[in-house]
Amino acid sequence: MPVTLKDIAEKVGRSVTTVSRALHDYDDVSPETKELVRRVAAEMGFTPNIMAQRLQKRRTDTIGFILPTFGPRFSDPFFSEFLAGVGNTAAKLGYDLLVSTCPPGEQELEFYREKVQSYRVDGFVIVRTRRDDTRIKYLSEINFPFVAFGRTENPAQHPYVDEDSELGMRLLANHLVDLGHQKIAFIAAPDHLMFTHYRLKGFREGLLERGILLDDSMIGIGDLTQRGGYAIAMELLDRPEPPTAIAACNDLMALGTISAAQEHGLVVGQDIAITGFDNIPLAEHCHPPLTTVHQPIYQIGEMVCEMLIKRIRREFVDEEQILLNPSLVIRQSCGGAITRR
Amino acid sequence: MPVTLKDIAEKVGRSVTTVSRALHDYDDVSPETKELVRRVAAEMGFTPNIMAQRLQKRRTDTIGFILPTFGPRFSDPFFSEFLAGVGNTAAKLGYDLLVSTCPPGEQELEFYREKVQSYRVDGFVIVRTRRDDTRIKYLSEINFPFVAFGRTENPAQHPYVDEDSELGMRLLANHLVDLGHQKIAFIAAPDHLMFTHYRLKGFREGLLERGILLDDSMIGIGDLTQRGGYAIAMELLDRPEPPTAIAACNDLMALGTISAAQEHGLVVGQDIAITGFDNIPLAEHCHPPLTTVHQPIYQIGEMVCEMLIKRIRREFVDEEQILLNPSLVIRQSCGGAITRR
DNA sequence: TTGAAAGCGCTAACAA
DNA sequence: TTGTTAGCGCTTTCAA
Repeated sequence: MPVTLKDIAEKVGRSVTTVSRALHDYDDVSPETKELVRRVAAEMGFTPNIMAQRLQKRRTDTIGFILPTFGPRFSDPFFSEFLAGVGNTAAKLGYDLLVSTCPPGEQELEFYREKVQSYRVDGFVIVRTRRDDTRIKYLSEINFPFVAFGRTENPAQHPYVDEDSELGMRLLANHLVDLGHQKIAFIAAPDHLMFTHYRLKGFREGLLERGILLDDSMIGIGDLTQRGGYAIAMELLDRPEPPTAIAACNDLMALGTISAAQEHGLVVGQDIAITGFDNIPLAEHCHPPLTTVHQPIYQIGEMVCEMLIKRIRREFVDEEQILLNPSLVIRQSCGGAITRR
Repeated sequence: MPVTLKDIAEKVGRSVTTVSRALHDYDDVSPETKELVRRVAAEMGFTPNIMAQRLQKRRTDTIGFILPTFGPRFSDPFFSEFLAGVGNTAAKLGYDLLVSTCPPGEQELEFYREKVQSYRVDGFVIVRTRRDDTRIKYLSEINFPFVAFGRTENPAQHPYVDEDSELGMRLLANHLVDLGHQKIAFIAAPDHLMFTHYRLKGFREGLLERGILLDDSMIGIGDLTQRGGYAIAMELLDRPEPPTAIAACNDLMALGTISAAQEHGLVVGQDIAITGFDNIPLAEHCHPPLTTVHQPIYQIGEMVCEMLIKRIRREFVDEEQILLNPSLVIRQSCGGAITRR
């Protein structure tokens, strides 16, 4: 039997209205009444009924986060870290976080639409943006608050936080060439994902800056998992002229690549250079430690969430499109300069 | 401007009640009216206001999941996989999933209490149970629905799904001794976590069954992260008489242990045996692949969620305490039989 | 400084 | 088969 405003009102002999106002510290309530109401409320263990508040206020104080998962064996550390950043910030600012999962595809938009129309959330966090992103298109059209981790190619501007991974990859490509590599492979992911697009682009440009043309046959398309990276790396290394360096467009695939190389009897960082992107915790502790590009995923989660809540509250947001500078993390997996094999 | 029942009612010239009933397919509404109401509702793009429904029904159709995180750099693959299992099942059964994060400690219970009292969720999913678990104690006391992944030592019975990791570890210990190991170390985690407790217990028993006493000085206490496993393994391997086998109580720490061993110039699976627990996706693809005990984390997520929703709905649950049988996954990290080093 | 009344959008008991 | 009425718990005019 939950305690309601009415219960308190009866107890203190005041109206529900007064109790409500006292609890909200309105200044047209006498100090004595306030004091009394508060004490009794505390004694009775009153907590406001959120649903009633929400119905009345017509907002939910909830933000939505729909994980674009594939398959059940889903365990990208990227997501948990990002989720923690978003979740903690949401809680700090008094918002609930509604999480669900939906594979990209037909029904995805239906998921969003349903949450919007039934007043389930006040805004969305979007991750893994795509070059042509229907989620963003839809939310922009209906003018529903959202902030994305990542950019898109949709013409309309939208708020986002992103890392300049094109630059990150360019630096990485430079670095590999500077170490003496010529036969270089790249493990990409489906090109419709914006971040892969940027990373491949940056990598290509980075090589070009050093006079090397990225051979299309040296580009594999992975699925961002370790297993995927492994499979592609195996194929690359089985070729008559295998690469001396493999850059994967995320850490997980780079880890798979390390396994593949080791299975080929190669000493990673010596016989072959391998790099990733993200700098997940694992990257530091694998063997050899992985050269990669750092992304402050937790902080990006915080920023995205904070920006979203500001938009929901129609507060001023000084920067709606934040592009972070990447930083290279050079570890042993790419070794020192190589002498031609 | 959202469409409400009232709007539809006006349009079709019926009362709000009738519209509501038509939409819910009550059988005291004429087929014609039903047909009409439904068509108009669809045309107008009606979606019921969830908050109103929830206020009226006095339930939230939402389940809560509070991640017991430590620190920002939180990326245990365990959680994302479990989350996916819970999330998908919840969605399938028409429930929202409210996720938040809170480090174990003082304020944790406050978190739960607040969500309970303000009617935010209908039930909780609990993970990482502790020997003496205040969350479970609290929820049991107030008789609030929850299902735990893991058991506790609290005297009161509660519903859970768990894997018999004591048995799993016993089998693993047997296996290691059968391979010829004598100097065996164990990397545990804080003993107040129920699962570590079971795993250490099982390991100890498993050795004993083969006539080996687990030396207390050979037990390290880690923090379940890769980095933690690494640090402890380094210390173990630096000793004058290092172990020939190290069992970690989860995969992440085992991965750290592999790194440590490799840094000591040991060939894992040959010079030293290393085992984990969980069988996270990474375990299969590290180098060498990790011997471990499988836990069907995604499926456990599904089961826990399903059981919870049944309890919330007061449906019959045939088994309230499910203990799954573990299965050993033998891979290369523990090698074949060793000859004494 | 306080209270009465209305209403957020929906469901349900009861009456017609 | 349909409508009237009441109410979920809260906030917010407006009047006293």
